[in-house]
Amino acid sequence: MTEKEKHTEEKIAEAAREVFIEKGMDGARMQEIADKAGINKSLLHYYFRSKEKLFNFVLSKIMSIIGSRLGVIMQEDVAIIDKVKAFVDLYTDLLLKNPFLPNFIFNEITRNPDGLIDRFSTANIKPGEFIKPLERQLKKEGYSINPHDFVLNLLSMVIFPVAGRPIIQILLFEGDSSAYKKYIVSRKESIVTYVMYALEGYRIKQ
Amino acid sequence: MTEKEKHTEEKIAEAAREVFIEKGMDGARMQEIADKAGINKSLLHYYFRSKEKLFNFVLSKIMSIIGSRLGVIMQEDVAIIDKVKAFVDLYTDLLLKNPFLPNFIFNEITRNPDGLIDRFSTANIKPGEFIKPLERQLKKEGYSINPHDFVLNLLSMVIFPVAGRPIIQILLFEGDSSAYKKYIVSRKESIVTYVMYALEGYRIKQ
DNA sequence: GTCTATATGGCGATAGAC
DNA sequence: GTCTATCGCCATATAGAC
Repeated sequence: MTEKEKHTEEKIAEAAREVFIEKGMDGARMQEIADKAGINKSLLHYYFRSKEKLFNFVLSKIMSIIGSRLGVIMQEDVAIIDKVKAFVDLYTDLLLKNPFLPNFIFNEITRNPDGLIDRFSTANIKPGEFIKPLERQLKKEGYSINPHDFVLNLLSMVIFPVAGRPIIQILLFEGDSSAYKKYIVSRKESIVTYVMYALEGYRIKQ
Repeated sequence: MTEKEKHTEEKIAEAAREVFIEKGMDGARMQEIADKAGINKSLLHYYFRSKEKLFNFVLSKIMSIIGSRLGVIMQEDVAIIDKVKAFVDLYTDLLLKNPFLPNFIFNEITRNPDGLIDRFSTANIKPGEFIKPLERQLKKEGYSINPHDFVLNLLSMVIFPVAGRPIIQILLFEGDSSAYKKYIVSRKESIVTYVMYALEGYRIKQ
């Protein structure tokens, strides 16, 4: 029964995704994944030969989803500040729903960067391909900023405050969870404003 | 011999620091720490009763060092943009020397945030204490920006590009390590410029 | 395909000699 | 304080019945 296979495989993948993201490769336990998927531990090995293979499957899938979303936004034919706005909105929501995600990705990739290039190609992400169109657009709209700076500063301001939630929540909000969340949502606007103001400084005088 | 004790204890702490930062709590092996310290595995347990205690010792010490550096900068009596410059310089260098650091801190704290408040007090960091002076200074210099935004955006832009090195190095520099490093150093200036331009937008018109 | 039972290895921790 | 030897546990992985 291919139907049933598909069902079980998906349940495993979903459970594995949750556990791996929360606990990391080393911290995750096959038993916990099996429990969460409502199946037996040895079935994991039946579907995915080893923990490592299961992990790679999960990580590649996640990166693929994230990458494709980014691609869609960058290719739209709108002003740069509207791309910024779309990006901030989309990723803030994504990160609020998956607070462990950035840490997980960074962590696992940092500790095992060897397979990264393969992962990108598996996930259909072409490094460097989006930077040149961005550079053209910035120039066309009259901003002399280095596109690398532009991209990284934006990514940083969106991702970092969510990735570092526990620290930031205590350091800036005395541990108040709802105050933190409210603030992160408010950043959807304030980041766009901040970027807009910064861009003003880079405007080429005519 | 207290001299010898100190010596061994420090060797252990140093080795543990390196291994924990690189591998994380779960990934680290007591054997590897012992090897790196040039001693026997059971000596680890003689000095620090368990892996967990050793880990806590290491993490608290790291946070203490980082926190105190930040405190010094914030308290200096200079213009806000000069504080930004000092912060960017100091932490860029620190992070280039310890690229695994931010990931390590985020990761371990995210996965076990319970002891964080204790850790801050052990490390002599007083959450929230630096935000009010900063708010006053921003207002005094005529900038109407939310101090939380100001701090977080700065932290983000400094830390994120180093924390996410493997991804960024491939995504933006086609894996070229020296191009990446050169770029990170160049950010010492470009971040300050970016912040300065952004602040201009927040200047209260007189 | 799915289960139970078990093999296999590795790791943290301890005992005990020196 | 430092070592060798070893315990006991737990996690991944496999064998084999159904």
